[in-house]
Amino acid sequence: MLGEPAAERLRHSSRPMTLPALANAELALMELLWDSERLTARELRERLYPGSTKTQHGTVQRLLQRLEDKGFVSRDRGLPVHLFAAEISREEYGGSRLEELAEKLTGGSLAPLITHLVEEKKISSAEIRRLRRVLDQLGGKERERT
Amino acid sequence: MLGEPAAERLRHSSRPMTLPALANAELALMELLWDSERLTARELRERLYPGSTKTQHGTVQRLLQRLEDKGFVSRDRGLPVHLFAAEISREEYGGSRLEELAEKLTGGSLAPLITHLVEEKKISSAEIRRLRRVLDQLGGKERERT
DNA sequence: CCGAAATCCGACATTTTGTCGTATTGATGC
DNA sequence: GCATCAATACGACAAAATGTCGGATTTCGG
Repeated sequence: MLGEPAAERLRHSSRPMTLPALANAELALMELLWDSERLTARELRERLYPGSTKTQHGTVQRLLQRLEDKGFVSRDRGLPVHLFAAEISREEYGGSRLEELAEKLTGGSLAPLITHLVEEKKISSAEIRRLRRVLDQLGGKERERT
Repeated sequence: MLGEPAAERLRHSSRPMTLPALANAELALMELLWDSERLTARELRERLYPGSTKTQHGTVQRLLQRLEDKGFVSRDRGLPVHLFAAEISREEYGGSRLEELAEKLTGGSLAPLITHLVEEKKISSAEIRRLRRVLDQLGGKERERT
């Protein structure tokens, strides 16, 4: 009944468009796929619902379908029993999440957040070394001036 | 009707317990508070809903109350018109989000995700330099061996 | 005591998730 | 060809989280 609800205007969306966030059950499925390369719905069900009755077959199928719609999972329809595989890697997903976070909060830069974590000692020195190594090896090609 | 739904078992929760994720409208409020130090509900309403009618006053109050419950906002009840201020800083919130992400996805380390972003050129060289500087200055106290 | 403006808070509409259950499809053995 | 069994497709629903209203209540200045 008026112009533009607040939630909308806030949607920092657009641009390269990052991957959508996944909910718990969806992430649980992805976790399994990330570990196993490719699995059948049955295998997924057994891992996801240990003492499973047949009813959760549908649940798993549903989740898989939604993940497929979102582009996170691909299925091989070659056989009657489909084989599912992760289409988006753990790093792609996490990286995307990282980008969106930086985008929304700090103008796209992770530096302010990392700085905070280091200052608050939320990052171990081992992790700091690991990060520095990553930056040196991969991003260090261009000379640092000054 | 059976043991443990999947969504539950998946909850990687626990440990230091990070801050909860905020939704769009809530984040919009925080954004304003992060920029202005302290504001009245009226000021917030005017900024959040430009051509606002009186009805959204309630909306803003509601959002503020929920944020207060979550510990993100504090209110000064001294005056009849309360003054609201962010209790959690932008960096705290973002850092927490970062931690939870790493926790859930990569055993607590951001390195794999940063690596991916660098490899995919999702991080500019300027940002890389910025990050390296952050790590060198703050976390570089201990000698790197080898 | 009145009126204006704020706060408090129940209620709803929507959206997103997680879960079921049923209908349909397909291959297989006989 | 057909019964059978498992898998897939998908509508439906309950629950939870969000965003938004509105009205009841409180408070302050006259």
